[in-house]
Amino acid sequence: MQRSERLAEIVEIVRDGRLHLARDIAEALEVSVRTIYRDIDTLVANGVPIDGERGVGYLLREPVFLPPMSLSLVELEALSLGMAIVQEVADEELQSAASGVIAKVGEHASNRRNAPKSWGFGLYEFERAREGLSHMPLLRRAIREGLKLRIDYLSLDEQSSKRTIRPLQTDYWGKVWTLSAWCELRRGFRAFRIDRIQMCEPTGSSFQPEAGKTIEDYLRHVAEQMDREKDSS
Amino acid sequence: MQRSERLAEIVEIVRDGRLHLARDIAEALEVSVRTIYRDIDTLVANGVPIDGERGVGYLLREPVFLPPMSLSLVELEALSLGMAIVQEVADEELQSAASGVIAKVGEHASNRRNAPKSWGFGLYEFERAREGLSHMPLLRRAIREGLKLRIDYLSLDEQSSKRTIRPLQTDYWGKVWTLSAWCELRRGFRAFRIDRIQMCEPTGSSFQPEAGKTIEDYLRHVAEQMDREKDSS
DNA sequence: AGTCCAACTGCCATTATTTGTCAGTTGAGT
DNA sequence: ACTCAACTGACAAATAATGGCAGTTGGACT
Repeated sequence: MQRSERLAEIVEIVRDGRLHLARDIAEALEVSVRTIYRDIDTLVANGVPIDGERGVGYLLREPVFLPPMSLSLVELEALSLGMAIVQEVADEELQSAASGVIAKVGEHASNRRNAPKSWGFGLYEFERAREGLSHMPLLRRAIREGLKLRIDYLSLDEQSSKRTIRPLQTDYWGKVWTLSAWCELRRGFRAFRIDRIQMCEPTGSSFQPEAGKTIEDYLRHVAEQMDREKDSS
Repeated sequence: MQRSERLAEIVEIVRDGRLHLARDIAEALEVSVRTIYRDIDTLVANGVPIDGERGVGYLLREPVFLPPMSLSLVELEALSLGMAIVQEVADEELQSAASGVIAKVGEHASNRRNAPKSWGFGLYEFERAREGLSHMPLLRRAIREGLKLRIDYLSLDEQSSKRTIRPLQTDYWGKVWTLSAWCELRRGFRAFRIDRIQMCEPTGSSFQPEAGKTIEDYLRHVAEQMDREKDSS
């Protein structure tokens, strides 16, 4: 195996976010431990965020993927259009993440002869979508980590309520963002407009995916409902 | 210089889309021609789309960028959200490009512990935006390459007209796509709704960026107009 | 058909890099 | 004080990369 291949392999191994010992990696790749130390050195020198702690092991600081990959010109356009839309449409966290992507990709894509971006877009349709998105980073974290949330919700007919929910998915509808969740108060799936969520905080307890209460169940439920509507019309 | 560095350098050099001779590359990187042949071999073996033609030189088949880069988890989400939106919102060419990006990125991002996508989105708001986008690939090509187009346009008040235009930029407005262009008929900037373009074909002649007729001029013009509106309100 | 060009190939001696071994040191936790 | 595992330096052995050379090949042009 080539050295460069091995470096990629090491990243693959470490990328699962668990702790790894140089000894184990060495064994897996059939090289000596010393070589692994050297390899990790060069990886770190090349910007891969691996943390080594003496007496502990190696850990990847943040989830990365770093495949050298090639995008076609159209794919590049799709990418930058998408990031531009996200910048307009989503909350600040995602927005700056999108900037990050553009920066990382653009840096390398820029020195082409002619790569004028072929699009732009109007802003006013999006302004509404940006309102009241301050909860989104927390919502995303809750979805990722399975945290139950307590929310104060003001429904469209101005009814206020407090609920404990299991956040499943945020949805973008062109004008507004909603949160699909399992509502423990109503014992059913509910979609909440994010701009109508008055307050939102972790309850401290978390949840596991549970049959009948997962996002897949919800999507199936919605699909069935749409079918019924079609039948009756 | 390390071999791996040199390989990256070669890609950088070849990426300008022009023709390159192994001799020149060798000189630039201060290695022998033989080495360059070997390097190109390994690049091709690694999937870099370099075409070598005997008696001619090397050419990069499609514009690529291939930096090994690392994205944070949020950046990954921004990326996939953006691509999902593009898939809903844009024409088939961009749509499949977006799929391509997702495939390339997702492949490497998948074996994380927990990376459920935290969002999805409703479709009905976007359906309108997808109508009548069959011209878009041609429009993008015209913008990139500076091709004049002849179009049949049906304005919103049902007035039909034929024009020769210099396409400058496509714009996404949340519900519809428009094309900003310099109209040679009206001698001014015009925005056309793409779903109202009945027919569209290259005239065969092309145009160079010309002072007063570029996209930057148009954007400045629009910005000034908006300022005036603010003043008068 | 012949000629030119530059990509390509195979071979081999030379040079550079990578590797393993070994004998340490360091820092954190127990 | 002890253990663990990351780290470091040195050196010889193994491996890979390189340059030079003498070809071959395919396309384009005359």
